[in-house]
Amino acid sequence: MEKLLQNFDSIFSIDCIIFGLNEGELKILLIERNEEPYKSWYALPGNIVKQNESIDHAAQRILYELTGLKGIYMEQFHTFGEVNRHPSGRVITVAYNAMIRLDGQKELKPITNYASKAFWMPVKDMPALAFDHTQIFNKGFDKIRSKISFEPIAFELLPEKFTLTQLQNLYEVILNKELDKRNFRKKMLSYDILKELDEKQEGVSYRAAKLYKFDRRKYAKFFQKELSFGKD
Amino acid sequence: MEKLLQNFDSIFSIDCIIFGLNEGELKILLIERNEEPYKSWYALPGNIVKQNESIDHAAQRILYELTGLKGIYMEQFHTFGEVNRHPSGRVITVAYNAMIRLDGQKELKPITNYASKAFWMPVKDMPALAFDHTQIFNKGFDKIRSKISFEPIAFELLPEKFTLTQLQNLYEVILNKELDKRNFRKKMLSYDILKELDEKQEGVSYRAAKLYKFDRRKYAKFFQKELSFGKD
DNA sequence: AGATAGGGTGTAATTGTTACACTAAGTAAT
DNA sequence: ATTACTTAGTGTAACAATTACACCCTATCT
Repeated sequence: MEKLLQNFDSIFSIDCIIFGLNEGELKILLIERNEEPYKSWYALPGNIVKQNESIDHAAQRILYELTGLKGIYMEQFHTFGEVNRHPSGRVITVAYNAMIRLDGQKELKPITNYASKAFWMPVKDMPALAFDHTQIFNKGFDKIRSKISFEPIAFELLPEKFTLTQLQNLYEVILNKELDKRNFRKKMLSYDILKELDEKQEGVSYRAAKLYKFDRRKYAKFFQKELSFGKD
Repeated sequence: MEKLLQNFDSIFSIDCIIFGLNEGELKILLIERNEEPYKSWYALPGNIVKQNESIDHAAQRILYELTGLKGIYMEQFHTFGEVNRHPSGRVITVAYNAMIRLDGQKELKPITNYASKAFWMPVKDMPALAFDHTQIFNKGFDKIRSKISFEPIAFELLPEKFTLTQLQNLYEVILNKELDKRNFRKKMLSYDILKELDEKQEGVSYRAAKLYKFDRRKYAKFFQKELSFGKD
């Protein structure tokens, strides 16, 4: 290890972009920082990776400590390693993202006091963020947007039972464009990953829509999307 | 910075997966290590990121120092952060990949003596590699394979002027399946990113094929491939 | 009973994908 | 010069996917 020690002068961190959907509005999870630098600025939940934990594990721990959310499956999407991205020293950060369901009204409560609070911020109102977090967010949003175009991951954001209109609205919010109702339904249903339920919406003051569930068993085929030139 | 210092106990490295094509065979660039651990094992070109360089810059420098190759555009594809991936300590590595053209017979010559040599290894003969490099390679190969299915990046590997058959063979090697000649040509040409040249192959003992060039100006549209549901 | 608001449905035109087989052109050997 | 050899180069019909587009249905509220 001696040879390596001379380079012990940079730190690793994790930053998390967590998407949630609330009343049809796409939001992301932010914290308010309670420490310098950027004290009292808004930032992505993020912190330093410990020596004896994998980065995937660190992502889980850090998200939990800053927001109280546990067991969220996140995926690494990019590592940011510019020299001056952190004002106090060299910090390379691995960015993770995830989409989560906001059903049981998960409470947000920082466990450490590194954050003074954690809260959902509508994506369309994103304020300036600490460090280079705006840039990280933009890249993460791009990734989600292109991912949703190839894999139907949007279900992660919806409640367990949802209507096709809710699903379509979600696609429209993420892709930022209007979709044709009939074509959307035709295509979604053709994927054969939705289970139609014997239930309808309740509590709406108009004709209630059918509810659907995402069927995980039928999901596998979406991982073989490739250009092909005939003859599989 | 004081607060951060307590976590100064992990190192960053870069590992590079460089694909090249030689006589129709897909190869990757390996080094033979000249230092412990794993002395005299084969490994991906990789080393430690310095304090004052960005990771993108580090990737360039490290590739140059270990192989003599300069100015190769590489793209980060994944960061590996398991605790025990390196036997001498905590090393998190950012993996980059690239496809390069092996025309002018670029010479491979390590600049540092951290590597005793650098050489091209056919992908189909990959030996066991040092550290977790086999795993890194596999992930990198998967990425390239899926990327080539959406974006016509394969040109990077071919000489400037190439025939459609060479291009098809390359696709077949990477995707590991046979493609239909007529459909392949129809589709490739429909992308309208190839410029047909007034030249033919030379030195072949059969009918010479037309040569084509990749037209970078027409390449942009490949970056808007998304599912859509009608009405753009 | 009527107004309101969103739910739900089909089709025709167009485009893209697939499967499939022969002739053309150049080289090499005799 | 003829022949054999090797790869280049081409079209079409069946099928699947995508697109554009508009009206009636149903529940609730007044």
